[in-house]
Amino acid sequence: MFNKNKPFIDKLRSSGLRPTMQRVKISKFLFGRKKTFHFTVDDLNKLINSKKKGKKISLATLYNTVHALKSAGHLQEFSLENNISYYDTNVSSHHHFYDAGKLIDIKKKDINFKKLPVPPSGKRIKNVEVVIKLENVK
Amino acid sequence: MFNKNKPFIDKLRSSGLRPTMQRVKISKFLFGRKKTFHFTVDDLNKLINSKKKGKKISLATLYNTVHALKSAGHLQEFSLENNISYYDTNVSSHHHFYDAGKLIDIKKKDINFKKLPVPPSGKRIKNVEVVIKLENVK
DNA sequence: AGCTACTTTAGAATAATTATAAAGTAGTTA
DNA sequence: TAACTACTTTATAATTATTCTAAAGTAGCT
Repeated sequence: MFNKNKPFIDKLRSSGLRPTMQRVKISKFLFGRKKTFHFTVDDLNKLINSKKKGKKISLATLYNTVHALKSAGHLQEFSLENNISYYDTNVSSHHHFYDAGKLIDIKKKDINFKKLPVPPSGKRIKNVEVVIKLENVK
Repeated sequence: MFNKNKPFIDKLRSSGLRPTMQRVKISKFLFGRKKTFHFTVDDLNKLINSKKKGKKISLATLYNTVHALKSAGHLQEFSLENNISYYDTNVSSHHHFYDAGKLIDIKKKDINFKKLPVPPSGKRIKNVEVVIKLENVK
């Protein structure tokens, strides 16, 4: 019999994470969508626990799971000017537009450098992150 | 008679900020140096209030003053992966290397783009921030 | 069916930051 | 100079995001 949760269970298992009810539900919510998703733990809490019915997932578990998924390489974390952690389900190298607290992905190929600085000696570039802040025209 | 504090008092006055003892002391500390300075409010607190003698500046005042200086355009704020606000005395457009919690300025001219994405309609680019994360070679 | 290590959870703890409100001070005006 | 008023500083409490703790629950063996 076909199980809708199989891909998420597999994803968790292959990362050494036990597929608990909570983790499967969170994974389905995060990864079972077409477009990449940007969120904070607070967003996730509101979205996952908004339904009147059904058991709620505790905030501690949301933090635990998000951290576990990040460590497993399924989420990318970054921080913007408001000192909150944002997570992105798109873990490939890419960049962002940032406007009024919201993020929009920019494909890596849409930004190219003509010139990059040489890192200090003994160091090398781990990654390059570009954030393009937007404002309203006029 | 020559007053060492005059430039800082002028800087504050010209931004509509009363040159109080605390603000002058903080301004002198931040802006009276050759190289640009990167710090957190916690850093500032430790550095400004480390002397055994002399009156200490309260943490609330450090926050107030840093915010006022930021609003006046004398400091640039940004946030990195640890959800703490960092401030930079270099307010001209430029970029950063980030390594082990420390920042190094990159001159604007040392990064050039061959290609930048088109912003969504109704929006325009306010600024572009590049952070190059470093790691140790080998 | 029972064991054991891993998970979840409520709640306490922590850390950075902001808010409150009383005492102090700069700049003005008389 | 004295008095006034709006702006500042400060100790303290409050808030917010996050992490920690330890007890109860569960997955995956055996």
